[in-house]
Amino acid sequence: MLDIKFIRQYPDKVKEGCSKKMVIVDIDQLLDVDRRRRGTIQAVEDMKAKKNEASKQITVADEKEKKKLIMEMRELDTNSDRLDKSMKELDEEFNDLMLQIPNMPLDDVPVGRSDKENSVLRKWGNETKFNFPAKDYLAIGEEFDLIDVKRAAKVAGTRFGYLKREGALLEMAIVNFTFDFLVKKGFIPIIPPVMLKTEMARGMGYLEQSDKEEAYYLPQDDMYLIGTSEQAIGTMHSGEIFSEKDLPVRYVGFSTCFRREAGAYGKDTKGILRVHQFDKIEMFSFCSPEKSKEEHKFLLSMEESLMRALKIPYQVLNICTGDLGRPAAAKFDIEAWLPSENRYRETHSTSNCTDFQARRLDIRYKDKTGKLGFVHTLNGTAFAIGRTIIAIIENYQQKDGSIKVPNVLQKYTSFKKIAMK
RNA sequence: GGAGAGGUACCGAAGUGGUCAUAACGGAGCCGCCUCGAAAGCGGUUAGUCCCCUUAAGGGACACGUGGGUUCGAAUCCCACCCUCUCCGCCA
Repeated sequence: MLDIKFIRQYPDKVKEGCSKKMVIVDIDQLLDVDRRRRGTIQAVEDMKAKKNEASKQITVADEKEKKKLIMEMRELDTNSDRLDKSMKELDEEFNDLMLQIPNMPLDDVPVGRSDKENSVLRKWGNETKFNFPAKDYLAIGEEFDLIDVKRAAKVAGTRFGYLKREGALLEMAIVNFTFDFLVKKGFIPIIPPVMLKTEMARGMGYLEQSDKEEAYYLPQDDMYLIGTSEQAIGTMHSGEIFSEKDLPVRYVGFSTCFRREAGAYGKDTKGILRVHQFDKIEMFSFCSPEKSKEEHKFLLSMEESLMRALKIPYQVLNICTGDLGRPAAAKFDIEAWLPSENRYRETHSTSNCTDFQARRLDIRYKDKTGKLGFVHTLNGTAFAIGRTIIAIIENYQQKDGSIKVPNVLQKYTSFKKIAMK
C-alpha cells in the first residue's frame, strides 16, 4: 500500500509509476473518493463531538434538562446513521482502490513492458560444454531413479514429483550447507507455518487480482497455503515495532511452497522444473528505509556467493518495471545455466518491497529520537531446491554417465558422486 | 471435537453503564537529582492513528483482541469472529 498523503502530493508520479508497471488504476477517481471521504469524516466527527459534549452535560444536568438533551440526541442519531452508511461505502471504495495501486518502482529501475526487456547485469562462470553427448536432468534423474514424475502423476497428478535416493539426500545436503552458510552471516534460521490466515495473505500483497489464482485456498478453514516462506516470515512481525538499533533483522527460512501454476498451462510441463509443490530456502530482511538499497545488494551478493560456492554458471538480470510484480520496487533475478536447454533458467529472485508490505502489515521501527516509521522489507531466494538439483545434475554430469557432487556439498553427503542405481 | 477461563500501556494488573484512558496500584527500561561510585530514595519519562488548520501553536475524532448491535452515553450489556491458557478426548 502507498501513503495516501504521497498520492495526494504527487499524483503524476503515481500515475507514471503505475504506467511503468503496466498496471491500470484510476488515480483521479481515487483522489475524488479521497476528497469526498475526508469531507464525510469531518461531518461524522463534528456530529460525534456534539454527542460527546451532550453526554458530558447529561451527567450533571437535572431531570428536566436531562430529558430534553436525550430527546435532542435521539434526533441527531437519525442523521448520523445516514452519515455512517455513506462513510462505510466511501471507506470500502477507498480501500479497494488503494489496494490496487502497486508499489512504485525505484528511479534507477530500467523501464520496460515485460520480461523480454529485462537486462543482463553480469554473467559468472563459463557456460558448461561437454565433449560427450549431454543428457537432460530428467533423463539422468530417471536413469538413476532420483526423480519419479510418472508415479507422482498417478498419486497426485501432473506437476508433482518424487525426489528419491541420492536426489532426496542431495536436498538435505543443500539445506544443511545453505543454513550453515547463512547462519554464519547472521541470519536467524527459521521454519515457518505453511498456512496463512486470509488477512495475512492479503497483507503481503499477493491476493490482488491474478495473484489470487496462484494460491491454494482451504475454504473449510479460510486459510491459504503459502507460495513462498516470504509470506509467513514477513507477516511474523505484523503490528510490531522494532528498535532502529536492532535493524536489520535477517531471517533464513526453509519451507515447502505451494503454487497452482494456473496461468502456466502448457509451459514447462515436463519434469520438476515447474511444479505445484517444492521446497525453498528463503532470505528475508527487515531494515530501515535508508538502508534498503544497500540491503538489496547484500541479499543479491548472498545469492551469488551461494551459486559460486556450487560453481554453477549463472547470469544476473535487472528486472524492468513491467516485470516487477505488485509489491516490488526493484528486483534482480538469477538464472542458472542449463546445458540441455542451452540457455539460462530462473533459479533466484530478490526484491526490495520498500514500505509497501510494512504499511499493510503495520510493521514499524522507532529511531533514536523516538520517531516512528515503516520498515522496509526485502526477500531473496537462497535456493529453490528442485531447480538447484536440476542445475547440479545437468552441470555436473560426467562422461562416464555419473554425476559429481559439488565439492562444498560433499561435506554434507556420504557420497562424492551418483553412479549406481 | 467437548467443558471452562481470559485478552486493558513495555510487563503484571484494577476498573463490571456516565465524574475510570493524558488508564488506579505494582514492576521494568531510560533521563535527572543525591553519591567518590553504586544501592536505596526523590523527580521526570516510556503510543499511536486519522481529520481540520498549518510557519508555529491549536482544535477534534478514534484507540480496553477484531467487527457489529443495544443505549442519549459501552472497557463494562448482547451477537459473531480471532487469539491465548486449563481440563477431557484424539494424535506425529
